[in-house]
Amino acid sequence: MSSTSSPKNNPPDHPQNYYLTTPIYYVNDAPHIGHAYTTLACDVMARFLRLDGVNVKFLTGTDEHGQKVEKAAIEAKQAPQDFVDRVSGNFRQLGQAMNFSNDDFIRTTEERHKKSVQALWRILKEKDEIYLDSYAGWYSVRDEAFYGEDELIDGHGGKKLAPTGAEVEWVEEPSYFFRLHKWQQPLLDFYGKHPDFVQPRTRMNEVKKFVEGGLRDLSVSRTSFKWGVAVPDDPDHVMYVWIDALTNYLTAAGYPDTKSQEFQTFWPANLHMVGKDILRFHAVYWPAFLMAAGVEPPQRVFAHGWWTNEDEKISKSLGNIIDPFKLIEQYGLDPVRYFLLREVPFGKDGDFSKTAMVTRMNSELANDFGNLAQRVLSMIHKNCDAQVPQPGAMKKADKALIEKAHSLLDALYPYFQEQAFHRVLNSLWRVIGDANRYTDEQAPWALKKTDQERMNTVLYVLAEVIRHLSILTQPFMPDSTGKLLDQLSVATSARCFAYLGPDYALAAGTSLPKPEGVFPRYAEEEGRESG
RNA sequence: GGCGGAGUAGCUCAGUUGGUUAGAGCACCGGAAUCAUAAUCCGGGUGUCGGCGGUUCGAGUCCGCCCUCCGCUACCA
Repeated sequence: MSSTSSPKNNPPDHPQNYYLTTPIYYVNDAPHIGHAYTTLACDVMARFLRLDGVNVKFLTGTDEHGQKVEKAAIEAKQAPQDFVDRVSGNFRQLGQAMNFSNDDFIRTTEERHKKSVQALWRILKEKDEIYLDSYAGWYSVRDEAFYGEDELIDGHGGKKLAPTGAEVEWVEEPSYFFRLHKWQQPLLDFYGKHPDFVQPRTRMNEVKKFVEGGLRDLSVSRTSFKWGVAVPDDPDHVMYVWIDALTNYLTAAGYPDTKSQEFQTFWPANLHMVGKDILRFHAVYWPAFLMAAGVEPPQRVFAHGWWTNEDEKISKSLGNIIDPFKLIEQYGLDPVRYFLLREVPFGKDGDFSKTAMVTRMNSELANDFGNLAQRVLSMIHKNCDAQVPQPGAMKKADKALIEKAHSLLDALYPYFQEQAFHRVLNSLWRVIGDANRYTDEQAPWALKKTDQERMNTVLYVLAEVIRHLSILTQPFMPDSTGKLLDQLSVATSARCFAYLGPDYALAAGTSLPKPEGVFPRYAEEEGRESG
């Protein structure tokens, strides 16, 4: 972005460029809280880095191939392409509703992607990393899945059944395979050199153990359906999910043009954010594909946890899927964004409950932060002629509070570096608590009658602290903090981290608009229960 | 079964390399204040730190055994 960041705001371990991705979401699903959560985490990360002056590329998108999509399109009586054009829009809408700031939205049905995957395939084929064989196994038509011999259970009359109870049949089809097994040791070496490759740490252990247990070659093509990227020089095959889907990260960086500015700037990706269910694909298959193709693997894969709904596992059959659009409608966007990253240590599973949502929203947003801003800005509006007051000499308590605001950014860096969003918010709210305490101790409403200059100083200190808190909270709640900064008459161009600290402090005499609450309390509506 | 993680106040959890009377938030009770979105601030906990044993001057923090819960153990994204 700009070169105005001071060295202090750009420590040496901060990269100049940062490429982060969400998984591409399978269009067959309706957007749910899990999608919103993954992308939100990336959005907050991306916004933080941009405010810090980093050149960010933030990618999300949709996965649009596969047998299920093909079937769903037939059921919807649409051509597959028309079908995916329609449903992929649901995920763009989610992005709008959640105020996501992704720089690109990739779809696997786009030309650029087909070109990219086919280029990767050709390289793997030339290097003999892919070979043609046949895939055989026990297949359940009902489950649309293969099962291992040891998973099967005995049914009536010697019939074999899937663990789900469905009948299985022995199926053989030709398939290309990726020589995954030969990458076992290179992967282990890679993990050894990059112990933080997978986060949280316990997930790294799982991945390592999995690889240590030995790897089987991976089936990477299918002949049983057509809706996919064609395998080069073999029209009977389309690519199976792994190579197709994972390669989206390369495509968006400009692959196969590895000499391009885009690719040189952004590859290898700094962070792939994923749900824990697809960790293995990202932490094992993906780096193996890349190493085999001679492309550098990404720097980090973060596997976050799952949400439950009122302590119940979320599932379609239970009908308790959490609709992010409804959440936003009910509680407002920023409270939802705040809740999702505050309620649960990032990386762990968490529970969504109405009482927890309302408690966080009312006590931490409305009472702690919202009310702090409102009480301070109201006093300034009424007692300081609606202008930033002129501070007098600073006392010890004033300096102590201001200093806490000034040192916040440095305290937040390490938390952002490890995606510990809950700790970031915790640190910010500690200063909010300090500011509320300071307000009570200094009692500017009493100073109004006894010492106006001192009152001005106290209110100035508080306004300056609120400026810092607002700037730093922007990644989480861009709308609300934007309104707060409007109320402090901070120019939109002066809201990045380079403007933190005393050099760009509020100027006395700046006129301020009439303050309005930005974090409403949630009041239960009588006689209305929403599901 | 194998490997890994976790069991700390009513609830959710912090507790660095072992060291003064084990902490935070929420909830609950009492008080102060009245600038503010009836918001804020202060005070209040006798918790077998899962159980047993061990190492140590000293263990929630190290070692051993046991109990309980959770995750991973390959082709549904």
